[in-house]
Amino acid sequence: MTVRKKPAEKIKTIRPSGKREENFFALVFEVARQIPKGRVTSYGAIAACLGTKSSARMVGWAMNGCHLVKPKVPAHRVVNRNGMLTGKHHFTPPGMMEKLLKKEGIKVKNDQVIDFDKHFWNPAEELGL
DNA sequence: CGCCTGACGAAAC
DNA sequence: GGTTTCGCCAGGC
Repeated sequence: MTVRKKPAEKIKTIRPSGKREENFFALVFEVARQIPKGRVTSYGAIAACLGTKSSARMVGWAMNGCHLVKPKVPAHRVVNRNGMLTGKHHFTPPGMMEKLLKKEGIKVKNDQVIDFDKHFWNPAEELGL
């Protein structure tokens, strides 16, 4: 997919004065929760949606507290740009990530999502940004 | 206060 | 076209 829009303007509404408050985490979790079942997205996509596309690492790093958040965050639906389950080692059982994905209809082979582009869920697009 | 690390991504080789 | 390096930004030590 291609970068068609620049959510920077919308982000400005969410992030007044470009302040990097911990709200960034909340936003990441918020977007991650919006991922529909049977769909997957990438850290970079979420980052781009938030406006910090250059900091995809921050998104992934933010997921470190995904299990600490009250509403469950489907972190298993978030993979890297390559469609690889790089964060599976961070799950309670390492293999639970692909297990959940498979249960939702996502085919996973060797820690990699099959037809990643087909199951890809663009936050910026689906959220109306 | 400075250096290292990290669930990524894109450019360079 | 696969592998390696650099860049990003925030947190931990």
